[in-house]
Amino acid sequence: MDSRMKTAPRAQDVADLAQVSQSAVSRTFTPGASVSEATRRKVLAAAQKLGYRPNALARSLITRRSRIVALVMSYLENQFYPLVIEQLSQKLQKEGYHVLMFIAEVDEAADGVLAEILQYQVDGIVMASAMLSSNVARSCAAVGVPVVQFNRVSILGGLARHSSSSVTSDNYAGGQLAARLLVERGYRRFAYLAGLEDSSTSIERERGYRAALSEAGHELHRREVGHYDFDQAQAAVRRLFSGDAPDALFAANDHMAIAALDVLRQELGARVPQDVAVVGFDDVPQAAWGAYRLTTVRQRVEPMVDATVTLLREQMQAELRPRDIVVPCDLVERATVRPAH
Amino acid sequence: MDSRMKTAPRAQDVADLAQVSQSAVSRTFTPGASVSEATRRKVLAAAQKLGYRPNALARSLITRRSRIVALVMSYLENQFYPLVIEQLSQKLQKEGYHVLMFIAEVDEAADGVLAEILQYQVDGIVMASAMLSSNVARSCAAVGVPVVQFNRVSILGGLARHSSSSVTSDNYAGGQLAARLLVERGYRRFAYLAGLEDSSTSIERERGYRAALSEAGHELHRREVGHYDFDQAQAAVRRLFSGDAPDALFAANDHMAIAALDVLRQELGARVPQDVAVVGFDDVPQAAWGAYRLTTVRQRVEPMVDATVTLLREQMQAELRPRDIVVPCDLVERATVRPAH
DNA sequence: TTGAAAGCGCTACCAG
DNA sequence: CTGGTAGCGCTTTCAA
Repeated sequence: MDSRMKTAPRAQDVADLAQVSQSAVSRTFTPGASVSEATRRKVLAAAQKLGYRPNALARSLITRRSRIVALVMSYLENQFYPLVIEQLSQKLQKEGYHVLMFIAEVDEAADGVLAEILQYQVDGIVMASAMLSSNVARSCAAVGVPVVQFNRVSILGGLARHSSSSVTSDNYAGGQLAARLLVERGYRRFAYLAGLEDSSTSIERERGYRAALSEAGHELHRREVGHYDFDQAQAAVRRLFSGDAPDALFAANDHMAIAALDVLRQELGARVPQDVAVVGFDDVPQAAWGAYRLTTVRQRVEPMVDATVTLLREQMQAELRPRDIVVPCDLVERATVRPAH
Repeated sequence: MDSRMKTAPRAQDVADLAQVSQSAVSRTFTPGASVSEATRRKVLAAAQKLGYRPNALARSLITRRSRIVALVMSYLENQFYPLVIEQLSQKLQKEGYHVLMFIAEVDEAADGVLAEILQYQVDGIVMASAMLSSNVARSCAAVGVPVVQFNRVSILGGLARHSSSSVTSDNYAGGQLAARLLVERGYRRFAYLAGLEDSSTSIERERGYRAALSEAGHELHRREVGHYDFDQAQAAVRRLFSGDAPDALFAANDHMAIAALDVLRQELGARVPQDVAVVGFDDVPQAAWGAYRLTTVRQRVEPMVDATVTLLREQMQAELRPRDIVVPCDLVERATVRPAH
């Protein structure tokens, strides 16, 4: 076994060994190029022998396509996002793309991350992080890099609105589902545990919740903000249930709903769902765990990821205009809301 | 606002505008290169105006360093791995590297993934997946790409052993910790819930567990395999507790320990920790959740990630020899093992 | 310190 | 179908 190795073999090395031109080697590794079967075999044999792999970077330099998609995320503690990483990576891999990960602190300057992303000549960007200033979308549009916002839409109008696509659940309808279920099951004092005040998901879920409540002749009794964080959500729940306590809680995501369940049961001694109901949003795997059995509004990861890949492809290949896709969500009933009758 | 844009500005465009040579532009963006302050300012001003960003791909072509590290993972459902992605990405970003994600199905052919990885001229590879044949480590060594195995060591001897580094917890010691705790607290019929039969983590944890049991004059009462999967772990627990049931269970990770708790409490009506003890491994965030309060052996993600970055750097920059780093783990006592006395 | 020139490994365009 | 040639955007000699 030869353990010395200076540089990886190049197309020219393969060409020399196979007694063909370097162009022939290139064609052999370019799907759809015209090479005779004989040449192709010679090249493949030589390539195999040398352990040749085309240099994707050199290829990208000339094709102007890196086949790299940037994925920008922040807090992975919410299990929803790892599922997204997993599925998105896999689906893009199948289409010959690869995912370059960027973790952005929630409060991090978006522009720094963006600069790094653009240096790598990515073909597209998926933003699943809470960041994204108007600058970001605009900068990307300016260099012609498609952006898909995942699970969030821009809160800006005009410019940013039209420079990037988005994939979201029907958060408004999801909020309505939660409200209607709680009303129907006889709860009367409704609380909302918000995520981040400026996140579109939390805002839309709350709007739908309030609208359906109001349609049924009810109103929001109390609300607090949990910042999509476990500890902060628990603190918010303590505030929510001090004094004039609600009997139904809709949390902006499962992560916070689970945090709430722990406080309600273990600190406040409340019985769920008899004394108080809890509804979450996402349907992460943990929501199904035996100790929680959380009733929740499901976001379907797979169609959302499919939509993301579709939007990316549209804009990377066909240069279609950005658009927004809304994926329906549905109710998963478990054990944190009392059954009918 | 000009919405037309053909190609991103190149160094030559900046040079033209700044009235300097293209070389000067390159030097301005190369840390440590010699440029006069006057030139530097002119270049930066022009670059700013044009929105110029150096093309990382072109740079990599010549420097032969892509500053990309491949991260190979499989099942992200175990919350331990998302934490690794998050921390590793962040730490590498701080050192100017970026993470290219590869999701490998457990049963996927390793060589296909590897080929894709190598095309991107990555500077290093972190393997946190269960895959990795002997071929993989060897292929990487052959092209001079450093490999760090995260949370697993090669089960092979010789060749593969010396062609890649590894970072692991002290799994053997962790298994001992679990056994000693259980023995000390008066449990007597010990069971082990294995992960995958051929995973080094599960094997080492079991070895340590058995060794400490045996030192204390006990032996393993029963064992089953849960394949690190929630449902399979639950099925295994049902088998484990049918017939001559154990009174203490050590699971190869928290994910399975939590699955076990659900079955024990809700299906079998067992009281934990009075009737039966459960100890996990990892200390994922969910282990601390109020409904579980799992006693577990903690793997410290941060030192493990730090060690990974160190090993990567050693081999990428200094071409040092591969080596193995073992990170100590410790016991986190919560509520699934009865207290002393 | 600076600019000119030579390529990094590859694809894409030629003419044959 | 094939081989030669130009050049993607950049870093890095080398002389000046």
